[in-house]
Amino acid sequence: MLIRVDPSSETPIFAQVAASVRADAAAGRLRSGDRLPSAREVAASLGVNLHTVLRAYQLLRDEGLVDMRRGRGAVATDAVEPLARLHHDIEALVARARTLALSPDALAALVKETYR
Amino acid sequence: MLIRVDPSSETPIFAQVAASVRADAAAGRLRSGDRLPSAREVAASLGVNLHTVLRAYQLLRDEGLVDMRRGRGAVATDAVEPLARLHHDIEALVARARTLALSPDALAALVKETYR
DNA sequence: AGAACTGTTCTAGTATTTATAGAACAGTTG
DNA sequence: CAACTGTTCTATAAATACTAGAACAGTTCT
Repeated sequence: MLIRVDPSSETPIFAQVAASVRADAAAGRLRSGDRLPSAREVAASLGVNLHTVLRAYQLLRDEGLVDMRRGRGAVATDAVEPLARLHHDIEALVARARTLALSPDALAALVKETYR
Repeated sequence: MLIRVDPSSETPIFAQVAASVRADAAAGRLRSGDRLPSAREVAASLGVNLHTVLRAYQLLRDEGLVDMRRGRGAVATDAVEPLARLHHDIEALVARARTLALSPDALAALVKETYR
């Protein structure tokens, strides 16, 4: 599992880390039972603080996507499987948005607003 | 045009205001040429600062969704029409996400990450 | 048992972002 | 001219994001 982050983005680092994990789950690269890299590893490889990565992991735990225990690490739950079923729909939507030159932030905000 | 905001939300007010306008455009309630309520009106009715509303309007201007001129106000551009064409796709995606008990923030972040 | 790993919790400080407030300015409309 | 519009400016307070270091408490493997 590779976690990517864009330092120049306005999106908070912790949110980007969580988003990266979710995207891996949706793409099928992270399956139920898979273990995420340790927070200390991720922090070191990204050059960010341990607490920043842990905040992302705790967010994912709050969403039910991972189980966390000390000593054991963070492990993907069954809840990641449904994400994969959304993958095609999301890619289709993104493809259409791209042809309209709509910004990622605007599309994301639109989806979020529609979800309320 | 009615602009709604949820004070208990973690999303910044200016972002919610912009999202509300985009949602109206996507739903066809705001069409090209329509004038948005003045920033001072919106600020007064929401009980927030004028600058907060203006920041939202300027964000929409940066996205090309509205034209702004002093004295004249903010007017929706042709760019709002394509949003309406995404409406069905977004609603379908949101409907599926709802059955999966996925949080709005998580879905929005997933869409944004997929868009990169 | 012991060593090496894991997340958890705590205090602390700095930088950035958000939101507020008020005033003055400069176009547009009636 | 009067009343409206967004624009620009300075200022301040509050919340959030990020970093830093240390200690703690489970798990895994040798």
